[in-house]
Formats: sequence, structure tokens, C-alpha cells
Amino acid sequence: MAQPRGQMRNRILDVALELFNEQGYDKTSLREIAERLGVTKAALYYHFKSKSDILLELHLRLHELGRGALDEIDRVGAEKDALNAWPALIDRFVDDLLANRDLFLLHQRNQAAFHEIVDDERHQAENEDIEERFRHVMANPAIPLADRVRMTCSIGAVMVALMGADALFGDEPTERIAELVRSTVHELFPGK
Amino acid sequence: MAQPRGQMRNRILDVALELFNEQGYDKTSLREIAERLGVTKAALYYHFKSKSDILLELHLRLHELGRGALDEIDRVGAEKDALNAWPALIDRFVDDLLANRDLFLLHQRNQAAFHEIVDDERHQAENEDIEERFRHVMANPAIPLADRVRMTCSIGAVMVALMGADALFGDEPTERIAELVRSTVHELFPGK
DNA sequence: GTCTATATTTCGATAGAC
DNA sequence: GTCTATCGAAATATAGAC
Repeated sequence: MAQPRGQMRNRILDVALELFNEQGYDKTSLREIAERLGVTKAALYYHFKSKSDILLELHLRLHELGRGALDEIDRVGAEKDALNAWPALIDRFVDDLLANRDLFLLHQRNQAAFHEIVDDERHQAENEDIEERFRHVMANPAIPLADRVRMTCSIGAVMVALMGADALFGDEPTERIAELVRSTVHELFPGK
Repeated sequence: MAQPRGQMRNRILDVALELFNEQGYDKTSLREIAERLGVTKAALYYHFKSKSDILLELHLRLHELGRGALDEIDRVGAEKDALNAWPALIDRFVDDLLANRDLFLLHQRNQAAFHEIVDDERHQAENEDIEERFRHVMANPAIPLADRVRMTCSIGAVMVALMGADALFGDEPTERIAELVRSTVHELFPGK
């Protein structure tokens, strides 16, 4: 059952993401992950040095998305400013979220669990950098506080509406809801 | 050290809420709760039959808020409809959230943990009732889908902006942020 | 209502064979 | 790269004295 190259590593991450979202990170044991994969617990330790290391790896995928979004803010914000660019940035956020719903769900539903990887070296530098960059955008005194609140509100609007969409608007196609969310949020930035 | 009547029960709930928000529900042991109270683990079992029972009791406080809000929707929605009443309902939600931030934080940061109390009898009836009532509001075909999405967005806007306010707008007084959130969300319902 | 002491379970993690 | 076997730690929960 030896796997060619990095195959198994990704299979583990996929199954872990599945189970973490079904049961929660803390309620999911390595035994369960191994069982669903048809291997034993010990096999997992060849690929990851600890349970939290699996969570970390999944989290790093979110980091990539976050960095990508922040790069975009910097890029577009150079010509205009973050406020003027916000509707376009939100559109991108909607796309990212829909394309990576599982990862966002993991983060939303296991927020407490992520505190346990906060002291990992690999993680810490990146994470503080991302949070700092985001705080920096939201602390920009050149943008009126009212607009910065608007920007924050728009993020929450997208997250709750799209991640709760299945439960609330299960009959409607996701893309229809997404389009409505986009236009709703755009109304908060008239003329931008 | 015997406590008069239900005193200790509430002290346990307060300390548990504190620790659950600091460390997460799963990472908090009964030993820690007992230590912070200056009693032993076994003493807790006199007041609660299990750890998840403590979480349940805290969750029921949120139920009360939820039922209160839904009653208000029904009451106001009888004259107008939920859409017309929404801005006023959001104002109420902002107040509830600010007055019970700890409870909302608990729910937000430990969403996965709540899956473990979902099969409790006391909880189940209430919970399904609340969720069903809420879904019912959001499934009302008399309200255009675009407006129902707007309503959902507004909830997310309030939650993210107010619960993340400390990290983002720590310098500003909470009431100032709250007022900006209210007026931002009101813009999504012009003429209501 | 709180204590000491302990039963029981389960988990994360490691050692070493194959 | 996966296995069997096991260790050690920590947690929930209970029994019974005070």
C-alpha cells in the first residue's frame, strides 16, 4: 500500500478536513482519520509530526488566500485607495470563499482550535504579518472611520450570507445567491 | 464553604464562560474550572451532571435571546412584514449582542463544540424550534429573494463588525462603532 | 455541598519490526 | 511507508466519607 510520492499526504489532509468539518477538530481523533483512510494511526506520524501539524497545514492554505487578497489590496490600493477598490476586492473575496468553502468552514467552526497552533514557528511569522497587514488597512486614517466600518461590515455580510447559504437558501443555486450578495454589498459603496 | 442556594451554580457558569472564551471549550478541563473557583472537580458534579451540561446551560441563555428576537419579529412582522421591520430588528440585535458579547463569543469561537449537545433532549426541542422559526422567516416567498439575502447580510455585518471591533477599532468607543454599524446596515433598507 | 481517592476511557505519540 | 504494540498523560466521571 505504499503511496507514490506525496499522494498520501494530500489524502490525509483531505480526509482530515472532511472529519474536522463534520465533528470538529477536537472531537476528531487520529484513529478516526486513519480508519477512514484504511491505514493505522502510526502511518499518519510518518507524514505529520503531530495532530496539530495537520491543522496547521490546512491553515496555511488559508494563509495563501489571505496573502493573495492583501497583495491585491496593496496593488489596487496604490492607484486608487483601498476604499475605492473595495467593491472589486469584495468580488474577489466572494470567489475565493466559494472556491474554498471547506477551508473557510474549518476556520469558522474551529476558531478555538487554532489558538493551539499559534506558537508554531512556521505559522507565527506569517500569521502576525497577515493580521498586521490587515489591521493596517483598517487603521488607515486617510479613510473615514465610517467607511472603514463599512468595509468590515461587508466582509461579515459575505461570510455569513454565503457560508449559511445552504441552510437558508438551499433551493437556490449558489451563484444566484453570490450575485445577490455582491450587489448588496456594492450598495454600501455608492460611486466606487 | 457551603454556598447559599444557587450561588455556586452561577459562579461555575461564569468561570466556565470565562475559561471557554480564553482557551476554547475543548481545551478547558473541569480541573481548571474547579481550581479557579477554589474547589475540587468533584464539587462541580454536584451542580452539573457533565461538562457538556455546563456548555448546554450557557447555550440556553442564547436561546432566550433568540426566542426574544423571534417573538419580536413575529410581533412587528404582523403589522408590517419582516422586511419593513428589519432595520428596527437589527437595532435590537446590536443591543443584544453588545449586552451579551461573552455569550456570542462563546458561540462563535466554539461552534464545533455545540454539536456535542445537539442530542440533549432539553436542548433539541428548543433548538430545532428556533432554527425552524428563523428559516421560516428567511424562506418567506412574499419577500423578494434579494431582500432576504440583504437581511442575512445585515446579520453578518453586525456580528463581524462588532465582535471584531476590539481588534480593529480598539481605540474607538464601542458605542461609536455600534452607531456606525447601525447606520451602515440601515442603508441596505432604504425607505424602511 | 465539598472532599479524597479512584475507576475508566481515550488520546497523542513513540519504538521497532517488516 | 505501513504495521503491531505499547507508553504515558490527561480527561471525564463515580464512590463514598465528612
